[in-house]
Amino acid sequence: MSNVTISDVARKVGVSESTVSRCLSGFNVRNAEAIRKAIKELGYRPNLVARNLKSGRTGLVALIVPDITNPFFASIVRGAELAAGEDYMIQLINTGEQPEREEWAIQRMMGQVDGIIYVPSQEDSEAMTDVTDRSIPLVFVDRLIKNFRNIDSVLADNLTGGEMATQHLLEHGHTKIAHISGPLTSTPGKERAAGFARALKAHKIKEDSNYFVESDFTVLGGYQAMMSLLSLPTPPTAVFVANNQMTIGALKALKEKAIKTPEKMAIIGFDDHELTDLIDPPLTVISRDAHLQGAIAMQTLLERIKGGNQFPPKRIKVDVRLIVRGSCGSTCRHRETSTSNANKVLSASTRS
Amino acid sequence: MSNVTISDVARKVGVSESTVSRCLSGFNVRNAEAIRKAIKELGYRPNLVARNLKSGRTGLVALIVPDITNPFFASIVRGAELAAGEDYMIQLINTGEQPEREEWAIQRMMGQVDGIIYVPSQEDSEAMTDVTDRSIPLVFVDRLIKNFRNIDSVLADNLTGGEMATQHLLEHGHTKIAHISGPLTSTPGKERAAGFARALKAHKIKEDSNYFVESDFTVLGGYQAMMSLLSLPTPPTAVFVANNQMTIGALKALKEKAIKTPEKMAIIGFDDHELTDLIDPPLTVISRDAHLQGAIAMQTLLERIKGGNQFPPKRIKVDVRLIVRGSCGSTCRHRETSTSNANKVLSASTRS
DNA sequence: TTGTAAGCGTTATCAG
DNA sequence: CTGATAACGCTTACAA
Repeated sequence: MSNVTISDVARKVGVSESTVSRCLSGFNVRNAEAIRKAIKELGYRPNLVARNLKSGRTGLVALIVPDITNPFFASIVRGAELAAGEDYMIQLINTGEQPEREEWAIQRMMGQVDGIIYVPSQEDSEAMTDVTDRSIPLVFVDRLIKNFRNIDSVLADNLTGGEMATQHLLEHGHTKIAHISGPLTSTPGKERAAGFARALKAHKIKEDSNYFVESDFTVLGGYQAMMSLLSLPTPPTAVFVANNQMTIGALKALKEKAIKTPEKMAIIGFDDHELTDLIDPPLTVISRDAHLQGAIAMQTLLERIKGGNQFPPKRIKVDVRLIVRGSCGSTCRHRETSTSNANKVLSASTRS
Repeated sequence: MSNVTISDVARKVGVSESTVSRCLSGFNVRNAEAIRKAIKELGYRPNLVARNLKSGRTGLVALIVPDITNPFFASIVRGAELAAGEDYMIQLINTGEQPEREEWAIQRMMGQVDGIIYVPSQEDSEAMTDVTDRSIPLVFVDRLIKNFRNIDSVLADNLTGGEMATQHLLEHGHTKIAHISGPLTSTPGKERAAGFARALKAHKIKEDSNYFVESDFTVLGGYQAMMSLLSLPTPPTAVFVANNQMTIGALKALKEKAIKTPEKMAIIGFDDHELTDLIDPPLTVISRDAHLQGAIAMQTLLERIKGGNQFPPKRIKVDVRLIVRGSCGSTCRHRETSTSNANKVLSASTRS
């Protein structure tokens, strides 16, 4: 905490506080040189808190995510930070998917930050009533809350993703296909499951409720889900796992039971990782540009902070793509397909 | 930004601002009920910035790390956040290992936060002159800056870690052992390399400069380093890689060249990951409790914020341990060893 | 217990 | 261009 204030500088130079302030803001003042010298000598540093009180902005954006330890969210955060540039700093909060913690975070952030980027755990959360009341800028990333349909969101094309994943397994001749899904109360959990169902339907395969396990997006959850699938009288021959963490758990279960992939069990995950290339066999996944998703979210938030409600709510969906490796079996027609070619272009990913 | 202030509430109830303020602080006031009601109706939320200006504290702690995308740093951050509880929020900054960015971050944080937890990229950085000048609480994690020997730090026992890793390779009969090191200008880079050298020396093996590649802690760096080792006339038969990212790169190189592990090349990494279990073969690593390291750092910082300079600088080292999997060859005497048994106990990990 | 008033450090306004 | 003065929203002596 810097205890030397602007008035110390002013006194030392023999000018008024306003002059020093103006000098700092880049205006032409008479004793500019002397002032700069005094600032250095005294080690003066403007108190940003005071400045913020005056200006009404904090230069802070809250990023509320389930778990920064999940590389996917880490990438979101990184992307958002880069998009923020030097104007806004990131205030990070991990919620551990706990709604109470989310509510607490939202409450605490209001009035402390200029905007919030939020990954809610539940679509029906009530955590945010206050947020819209005070109309503090907010953007949902990756997931959203149902009752707030008029708020900006930057999701992935989960429906297509789930469909592509399942389709990929179907193309390898599987018919006994299971889905380890995330919580159906969450956006990606619900949408990816819907994609799964849609692909099955398109191939006239009727859903077997035994082959649908709703889990919780955690490693342990994925492990348990796979274990329960393996203990079925007739286990599936292929499984689509709805996120990266559960996929790790599922793979651990397969390894523990010494089930050969893809021979005895084909597996496709959602979200990529630097290491998925190196596991045995390399993991086939549906992926997307998390960095980009975070960047778009930040960009949208900043527009909202600047422009207020000048423009209607944005509902952006980032493209997903299939990355074929070894975990679903050998060669396939396509190596890598995407829902569109313009994945890297910010504007091109905007829909609806 | 909440535009309804404490005076709006006061006016509505017909009391003074101070009364409302006191009510908020938990004091007994006459119209407490009416005040609470008015607060709810108006949707009043205290402006924390104003509060901070008065109190001189921000409730913010800056966490300056190279890259949150590296799961190791993510764990550090998570551990720190948990240790902070509800009193302090985390302000996150990624530096990308760029000293200029670190300097900028430090400058910007001062006067905006109550303390800083910092992972500097270089031991000889000048980024922090101002920090000590103003005596804003600071704690180094994982790495430190040389010229600031009287500042708290929470490192890992890198020397022992490097030694254990190398020792482990030696015990498998290797003599042509290489080290892909981090930058020798960074604390862990230097110390792990020192551990490597010490273990070789203890076994009377003289260092071959061809077998020592200084890299940069990145995936690409690790890849290139391994490639260069493989192109040697007589490549090493084992390699100790100094961090997780470079290990991924090194493994990619091995895979690309179809070099069998551990038969043709044994490999041991530094820092564990949920997926290292699943790669082929499972990766043997030196590991430590990053969560704990972050937690200790935060705890130390908070003590410093509260207690000022009541106590001498702490230099804490967290224990490392060897996790034996398959990448260094078959069975070995020990499955898991640690530099001490009390790794989980905060106080027990404190040294010097 | 309550209200009044001063002040946290800065910047914006306004007259000079 | 400059300097006094008034805010920004809140807390806290101080006096009642």
